[in-house]
Amino acid sequence: MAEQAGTPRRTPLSRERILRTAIALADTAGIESLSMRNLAQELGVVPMALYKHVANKDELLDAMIDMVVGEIDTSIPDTDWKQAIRGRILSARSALQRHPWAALAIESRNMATPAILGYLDSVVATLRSGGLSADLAHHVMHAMGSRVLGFSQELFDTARDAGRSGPAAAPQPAAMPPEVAARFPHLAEIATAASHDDASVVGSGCDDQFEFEFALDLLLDGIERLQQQGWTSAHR
Amino acid sequence: MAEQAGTPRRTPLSRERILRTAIALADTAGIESLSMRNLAQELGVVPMALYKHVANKDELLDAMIDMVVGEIDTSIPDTDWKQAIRGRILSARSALQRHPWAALAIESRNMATPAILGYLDSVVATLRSGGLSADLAHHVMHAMGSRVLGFSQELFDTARDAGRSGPAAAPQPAAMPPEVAARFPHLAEIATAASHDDASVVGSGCDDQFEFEFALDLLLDGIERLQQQGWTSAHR
DNA sequence: CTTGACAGGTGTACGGCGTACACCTACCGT
DNA sequence: ACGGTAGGTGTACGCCGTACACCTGTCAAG
Repeated sequence: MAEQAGTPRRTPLSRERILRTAIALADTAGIESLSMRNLAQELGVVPMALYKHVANKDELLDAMIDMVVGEIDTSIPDTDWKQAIRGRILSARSALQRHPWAALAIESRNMATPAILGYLDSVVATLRSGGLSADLAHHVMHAMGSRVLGFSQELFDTARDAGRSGPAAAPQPAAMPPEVAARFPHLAEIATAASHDDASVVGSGCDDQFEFEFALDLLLDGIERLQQQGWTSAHR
Repeated sequence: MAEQAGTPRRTPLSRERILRTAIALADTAGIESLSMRNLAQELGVVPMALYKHVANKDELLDAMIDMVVGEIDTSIPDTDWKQAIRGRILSARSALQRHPWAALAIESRNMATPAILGYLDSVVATLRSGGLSADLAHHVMHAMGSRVLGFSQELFDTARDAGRSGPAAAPQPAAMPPEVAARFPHLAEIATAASHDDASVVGSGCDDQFEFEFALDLLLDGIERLQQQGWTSAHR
């Protein structure tokens, strides 16, 4: 229908389309190659055209973040608070894994898009309705830190670089070159420790999902214990 | 001595001097205003001069990170592992607080300067000598994540923006504007919860140091419990 | 049917960035 | 005396974000 050959007239550009293209670009090519010029080209449009729909690059990034945060499943199961929180956080994690650039982007912002605030608020609500005091809930949010948004926060982050065009993006830097292992013997020791009896692990060795849940449960169990023994700020 | 007036000939530039100036600049003006051109000017030198001492900006950043990590006190007290780790991490935290740009810089790097590896290795060594299995030590390192480097990782990060020239850098955004509080009632509730009986807190209300130690102890206590009950990877 | 406002895409230009590359110059060991 | 070399300089390129003036198609009011 319509659309003669003369002027190809792409679908007419809109904030929505810009955001989706930007996210797709960041997902596949890495956040560092998301420039206004790049993005415009992807949309078949001149760079300045974007500014009719977003204020500037920072606002664009904020909007992208909000869209990712919006992917987090916050449907509330009526189990106990611990399971509810656990589920929410694991959902957050999977959203952030679909968009590896998002974690760093969120941290770089001084803070708090409305979507993030809304999500945090819902988490706090769950804690409170689970019987935690406002005080304890406060400390818990700090303790969870960005983990509540699903950040693996690993330091040795395997995902981060993301991108690559091909489907196989090099499985891993492969264990550890021996001269490095020699200089850091204890790291070398534990690097191989966890993969010993587990078949699901292929690369240099650790199951990110397991590690994430290990830490998460460590925190959740500790929190539950505090709650059960009626924690108050009797410290300091 | 020497140094006539004709050519002011600043102290002759060196990798050391570049690094120190770069760190000072990042500390006081913020990492985003550390450019090669800026830094060169600060040193009274033309930008390209820097490249005789550092390979490029990335290498410069890595070296800056290494210098900050080098500030972490790793002297080993012969108390138990838990106290040793605790002390190390709190020292890391104070180093990172002196250089607010460092946390983000470290996370942006795909990973691991030698100094960081060395530090991590020493932490693992302490865990192992405290009797933790290699396996458990591995998971513990993941669970601690970047907290082992003293990251507050707060999400609502009060420090980050850093810089400012004057001594008073605005104490805090002041609690929460009421229309925001209305939209996020649970956040509003806990935002004020923790400051109730504590005089040491002035701003909008939380004692970062306390929160950090709260989370740290939650993790350490949980780990100790696992160790005491002889944890093995009997999960999954 | 004319008109004029306005939303949305365009073109040009500016200042800043990292850094490649050719150069110059002062010093040093032979 | 001299050639090499370490270290500072100058110019230039291609990228970035974006200010600002401009054009063009659409549509409502006269």
